[in-house]
Amino acid sequence: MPPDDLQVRIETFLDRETVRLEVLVAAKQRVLDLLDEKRKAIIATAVTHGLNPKVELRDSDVPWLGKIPAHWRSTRVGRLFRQSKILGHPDLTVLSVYREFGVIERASRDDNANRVPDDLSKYQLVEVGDLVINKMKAWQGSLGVSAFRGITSPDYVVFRPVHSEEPQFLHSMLRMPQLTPVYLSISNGIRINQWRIESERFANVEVFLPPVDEQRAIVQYISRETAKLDAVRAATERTIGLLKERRSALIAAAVTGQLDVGAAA
DNA sequence: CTTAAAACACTAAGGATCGG
DNA sequence: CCGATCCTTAGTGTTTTAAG
Repeated sequence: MPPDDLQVRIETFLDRETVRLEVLVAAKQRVLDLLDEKRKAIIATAVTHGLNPKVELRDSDVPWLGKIPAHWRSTRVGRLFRQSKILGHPDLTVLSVYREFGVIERASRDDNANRVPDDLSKYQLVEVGDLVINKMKAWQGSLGVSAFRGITSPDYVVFRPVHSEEPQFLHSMLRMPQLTPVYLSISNGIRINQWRIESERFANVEVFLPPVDEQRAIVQYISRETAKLDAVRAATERTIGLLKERRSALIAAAVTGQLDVGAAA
């Protein structure tokens, strides 16, 4: 076989294979996007309609929400939480609020470039179950019910529970993507990326709650279903890794003359 | 004298702190 | 209070430099 011909065959094979692998990777990326959507949809449906698809519905009179189960009761955030500002605990763990995770220990991430002040005496006490809001990012859904005791930025709002509801239910419900336009509408500022939410208007936001045992069942359901989705996500990410590895290996083999086109083609 | 690659510069996003 | 500013990273845009 003339060398030129071999060269052409190698290039053709390589082109076809790399394109094929890229298409597979793109398809798997799409699967990841769909998994995200599915996750959001499962949570949103569960916290607005519960687990029984045949439950009797009634109109919530809230435009973005539509119909809700007839036996869910209406309340306002301000009836579930009372704002709290307790300072003077500089030795506790510093907490942060992320859109993606809710309330987490600040030290658990290294992507927060803000420097922590030397003097933490102005940081606010957060107890387990407190609702913590990043005022400037609330319109993006940056809030959550804390699973930690610690302290957080003076520019946040800490709400202490005055309810006996299921904290995890409130957490998932208040972080619903459908609520972010509502939070946006009660925020003010000149530059949108630092619009601050008005905590009084936040307290006035209407929400709907099922009985506590139903809240618990919903929380368990969400936790079970998202665990399944996480497993699929992990497997999909592994597959993407392998496909990318295979693509690199093919190119490397072609460059070093190790590619056996005769057998492959 | 184009054209391609490299280098540098600027912007946006996310998460905040600082200071009048 | 709330606008100004900070820090980092990722992505995009623009200017230099090098190559054909």
